[in-house]
Amino acid sequence: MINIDNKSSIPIYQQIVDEIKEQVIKGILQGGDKLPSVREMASIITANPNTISRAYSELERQNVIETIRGRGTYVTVDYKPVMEKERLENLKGNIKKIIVEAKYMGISKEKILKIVENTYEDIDKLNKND
Amino acid sequence: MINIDNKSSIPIYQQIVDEIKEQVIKGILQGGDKLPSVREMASIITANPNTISRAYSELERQNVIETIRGRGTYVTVDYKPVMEKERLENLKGNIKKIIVEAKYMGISKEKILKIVENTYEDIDKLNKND
Amino acid sequence: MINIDNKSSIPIYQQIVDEIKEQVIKGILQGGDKLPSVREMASIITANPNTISRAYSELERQNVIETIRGRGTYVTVDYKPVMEKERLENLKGNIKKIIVEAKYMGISKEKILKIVENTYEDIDKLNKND
Amino acid sequence: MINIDNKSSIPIYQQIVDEIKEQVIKGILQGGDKLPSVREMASIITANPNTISRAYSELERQNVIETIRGRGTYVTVDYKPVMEKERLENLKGNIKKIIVEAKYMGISKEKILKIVENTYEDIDKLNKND
DNA sequence: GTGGTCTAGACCACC
DNA sequence: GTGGTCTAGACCACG
Repeated sequence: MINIDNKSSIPIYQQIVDEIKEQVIKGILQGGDKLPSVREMASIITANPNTISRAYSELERQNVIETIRGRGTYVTVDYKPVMEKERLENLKGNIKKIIVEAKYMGISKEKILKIVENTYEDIDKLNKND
Repeated sequence: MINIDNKSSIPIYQQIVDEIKEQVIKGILQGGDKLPSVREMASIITANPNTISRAYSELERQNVIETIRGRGTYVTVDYKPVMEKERLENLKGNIKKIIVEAKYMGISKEKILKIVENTYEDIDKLNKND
Repeated sequence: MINIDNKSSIPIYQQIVDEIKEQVIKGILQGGDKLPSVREMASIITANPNTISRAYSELERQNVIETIRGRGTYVTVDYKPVMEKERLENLKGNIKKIIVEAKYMGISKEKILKIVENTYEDIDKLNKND
Repeated sequence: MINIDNKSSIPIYQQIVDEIKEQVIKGILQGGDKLPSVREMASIITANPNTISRAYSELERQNVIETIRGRGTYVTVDYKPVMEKERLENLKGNIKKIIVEAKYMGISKEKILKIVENTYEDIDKLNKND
């Protein structure tokens, strides 16, 4: 379920964070779902338990998952979006970078908007099919 | 002209690359324009010359600038967009991540499309005003 | 009556200890009152009996409750404050940490004293209303 | 300068975080001051570099210190207190626990207020003597 | 069984 | 030189 690219320059723990957040957003993982234990996950993606632990810690800090001592790790049920100003600025910065990159590749505004729209809808579609 | 955030987790050389690409796209830097020498640039932004050197190398690799030995470094004149498949995939991956993040912040599809469109146009506007 | 937060990083047994001590101090639980048996309490707060057991042991160690074999567990009647040096040092250490945290949040001395005073009086008020 | 109690149940990384925050609040460490490198600090307090690293990461997350790649770690200059609601609730909860504990030790309201006030002023005094 | 912490030692990117 | 990441293996508290 979780794809890790060991060659990527993106840290493994970060890839795990991204993947799980994506699955939660897509509805593949739902509030209350149990995640594999640190050790299980470590063996699934053949990484070190510490690495998984770090990913889970980060997800917990972001309020995406919750840890219950001795029980395991679960997707947060009552997730409420927090839109801090700083986070929004950060997002806009990332968007700018992407558009600069897109322009360098000769992609038109229409094309990029189309890609964004499609991506957004792909995620939504998954949610409706639950 | 070039803004560097020493505290950012993004490498300085990468920040330089991004800034220069952005300025070229915006038309602030134009084909044939001369860039400061490695040492000049280093003193301008108070960074290590090695760091500038690495940024210039990267920009050269991406065909954004070219170095003429004994003369200096110039913005490439005959830039032609290269849309390699790999690069496009990479871009789409980045877009997906941004949208996941946006959804986590509770931003609607319309809002995100608006932001993308505005960003795109902001860059275009600069170009027309040259 | 007893609120447990399974998600908290504070051990459940510790939360039970804290809650019961608080209720005794507030006068909600009084000397001689019978506490639920380990199993009852376990089912009340849906926790593992071992966890309750551990909490009760800790409370007994602190002389807050006492267990009479075959009868049950009772709030200690003749509670006399013990102010060991070590315990006082520990308390002062905790106060220091709180004040450091408060200063980091920009809370003034007056404000923090006010909070402390209010908290102290809230607990007292409950006692007088018995 | 930094006192670590290896026997304490408080994690070493947490002790480091607490100590450094305290020193910053007291003015012993000031904005812009350089902290020992991860390896230096590790050898100073004879702990593992990873442990220091974790402490520094946490401090950075709390905006107490800043890391500049390849340079080192510095105390944040422009610290601005952030008083989120959640953090304030957390603080109040801790205060309640301390007061419950104090009452159990037979400490009067006046005594506890005195201790709080003294602690607060001790910290301030250090600041003025810089 | 669960996750949390720590050590030891390694490699890497960055400056 | 700096910090960041990862692995391997260990111990512990908690439930």
